[in-house]
Amino acid sequence: MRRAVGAVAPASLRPLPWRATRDPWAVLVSEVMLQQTQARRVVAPFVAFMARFPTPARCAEAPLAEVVLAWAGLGYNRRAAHLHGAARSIVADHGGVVPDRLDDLEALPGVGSYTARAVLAFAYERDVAVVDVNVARVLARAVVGAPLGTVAVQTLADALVPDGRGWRWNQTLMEIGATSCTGRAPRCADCPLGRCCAWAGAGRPEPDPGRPGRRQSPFEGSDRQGRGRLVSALRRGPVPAAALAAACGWPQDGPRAERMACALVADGLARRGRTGTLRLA
DNA sequence: TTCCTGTTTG
DNA sequence: CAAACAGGAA
Repeated sequence: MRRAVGAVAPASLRPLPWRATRDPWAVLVSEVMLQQTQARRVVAPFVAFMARFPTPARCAEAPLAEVVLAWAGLGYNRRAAHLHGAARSIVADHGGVVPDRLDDLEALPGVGSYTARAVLAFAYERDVAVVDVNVARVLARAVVGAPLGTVAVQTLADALVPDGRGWRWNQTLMEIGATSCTGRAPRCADCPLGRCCAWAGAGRPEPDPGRPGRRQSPFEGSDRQGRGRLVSALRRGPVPAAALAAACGWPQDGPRAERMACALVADGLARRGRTGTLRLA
């Protein structure tokens, strides 16, 4: 079932196994794996996974445990479960064929905008833009010289895909983002874009448009920071009720610390003693 | 918007 | 070693 169209990867692209196939199932599997791990680490598990589950049907008929087993070394086992669910949906709802429409793909568990477009571009060779954070960064630096919102990036990226050469275009953009145009410490000297890049051409002025403007979530003072501190304290031993606020790092905010304690209990991570002392469950 | 989660990195 | 990362889900 696997076709080997274009089995030889173009010279400027690293010869990764998923670049030597247009089998949509193989592409889907590789993209889900690549969501969480760098290409180098994905190669071996990908080859083994495809040998064990060469089609959606073979994956769907296997128990989830087998799929998780084949996922060893990749982490994020929840995504293995999503892929298994996707395989079952492909068999149940699409005759065992990976769908080739954006909305059908996005309806599969674990498949969002990025992965859906990757399947369309890399398996079905459709001229859609595949936008991950790396591509967004390359476009922000090279084309615009300014940060771009999610919608603006997708619109721009779609407009740039050259007719009939979407596969190569998308692969190349992602390759540049992974090798030269990295998030931190971009290696402009080695970049094939050279002086075509708006940002490099302007002398790499600050702020770097490729650096995400919005931090992940302000960690300082967040619930997560307090929760982390509280769990750390609990690892060292039980925390009396009177010490909760200090343990969270909010000595002046007892109610907030109390909410964190309740959250930990609700999550099954901790339990309260008779006097309100909190300890690990 | 926020959370998830193993790996990478500064 | 804490924090950033990265798509997807809730």
